Amino acid sequence: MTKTEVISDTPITRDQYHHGDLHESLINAAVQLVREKGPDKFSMADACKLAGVSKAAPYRHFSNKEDLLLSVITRGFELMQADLQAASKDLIPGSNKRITAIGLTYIAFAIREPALFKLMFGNSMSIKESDDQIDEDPETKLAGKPTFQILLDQIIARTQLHDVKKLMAVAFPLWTLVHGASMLTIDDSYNRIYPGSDTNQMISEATEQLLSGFPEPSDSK
Amino acid sequence: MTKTEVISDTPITRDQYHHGDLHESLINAAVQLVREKGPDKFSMADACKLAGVSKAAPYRHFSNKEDLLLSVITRGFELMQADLQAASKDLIPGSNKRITAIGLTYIAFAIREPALFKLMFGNSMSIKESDDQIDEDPETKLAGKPTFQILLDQIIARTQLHDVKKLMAVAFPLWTLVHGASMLTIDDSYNRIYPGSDTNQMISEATEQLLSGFPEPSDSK
DNA sequence: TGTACATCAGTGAACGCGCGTTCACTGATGTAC
DNA sequence: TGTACATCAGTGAACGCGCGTTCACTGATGTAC
Repeated sequence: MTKTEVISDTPITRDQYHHGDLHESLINAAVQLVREKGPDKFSMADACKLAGVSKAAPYRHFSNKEDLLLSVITRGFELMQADLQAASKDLIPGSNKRITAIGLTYIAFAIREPALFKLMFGNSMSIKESDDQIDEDPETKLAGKPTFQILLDQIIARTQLHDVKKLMAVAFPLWTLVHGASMLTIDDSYNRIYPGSDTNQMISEATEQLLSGFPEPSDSK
Repeated sequence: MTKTEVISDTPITRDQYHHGDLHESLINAAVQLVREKGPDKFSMADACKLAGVSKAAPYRHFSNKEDLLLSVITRGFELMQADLQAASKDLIPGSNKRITAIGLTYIAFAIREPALFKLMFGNSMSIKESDDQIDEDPETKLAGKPTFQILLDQIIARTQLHDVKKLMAVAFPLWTLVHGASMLTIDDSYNRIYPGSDTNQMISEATEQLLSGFPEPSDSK
């Protein structure tokens, strides 16, 4: 973290042949470029410029462009996870308030980081990229799991369910709702149809409706 | 040889100098290519090959690549609209069944046409594409409205509401839910977290919960 | 009906560009002795 | 402590490629007379 900040704050004035931590710097550069230009417009060449190295240097650290972007995805989930944890940790476990806070923070993250968000969730190539495509990187495939676990823990606290299938039957619709709201917001779809709605309010109410089958935990200690 | 191959692969076997309806052919070619390769990998050159014309020909009909893709978006919404109408027209207006059918058909469309779906909803450039970007094409901006209207009509039938704001407060969460389900399905996100869930079932139930504040219309005639 | 001509759809070549990746190299670092 | 050497991170040039778009043109069409 400290290392990350130092290097990313250092605008590429390098006086040594060796970089220091090019691996980390390239990820930071890639994150920044994805933010600025979007996942599609991101290029290795730009990342090299931003990190202050030659165009061939990244290939000591990443096997190719996709490999670097996978690290960006992982970073994205780490950032989102930190947000969700921070926003909800002080609230009563399993309460409407806490679960709603997680959802609204999820949406807020998407709004603040639309490019990262789209990359994080758009990475599965249901439309084939290349013919010789093997299975996706298994590590990245699981990058979102700890993030989802934050919601899941609260659903467990709320419902006292332990059967995974039943848990998912509660968690998935809530996730679906906030994910949909994130997408429709960052794509400006809500505003095209009817501008000025209080979507946060809508999502909060819908969340409570979806949870209404399970009583809120009593505050008694 | 290469050229012969390309042309023989092409459904359009042209023996005349003029094409006939290149405008329409290019849209069809673009739709097909977006389907096959995804919106990002689509190229004008490919569309020309598929339509059997030179690389310069499209510029008689479309001002640039984006212009052609806007037509693809419009086409996409037309296809979706037809699906939604067909799937629900025989069901009781405002009923759970009819509103759910619209939602599930929306998701089914996304699964059948993931590339079109992503293009249709990913077109707003919240991440800027170019600096000199003017406002988005106003016609395309509204391409989704008639599609949304299909849902809205049913919400009106169900709730008897006529205040737009209140209507949207019902319609938006439903839309959000099925849009989220579409995205999470085509990005394979559900399966990464927990494979094998019956998401259609989940969405149906959630839809009914969100509608539970409004009684189903009586079947009496 | 026949002809001159304007119109304009489609051509072929070229443009400039940026891209991902490779390769033989060079310079710095750290370690064995 | 000093030195030879292995290691390997980063370089600079080059590769092949595909892309969107332009331009002066050419061929077909339709219309005015």
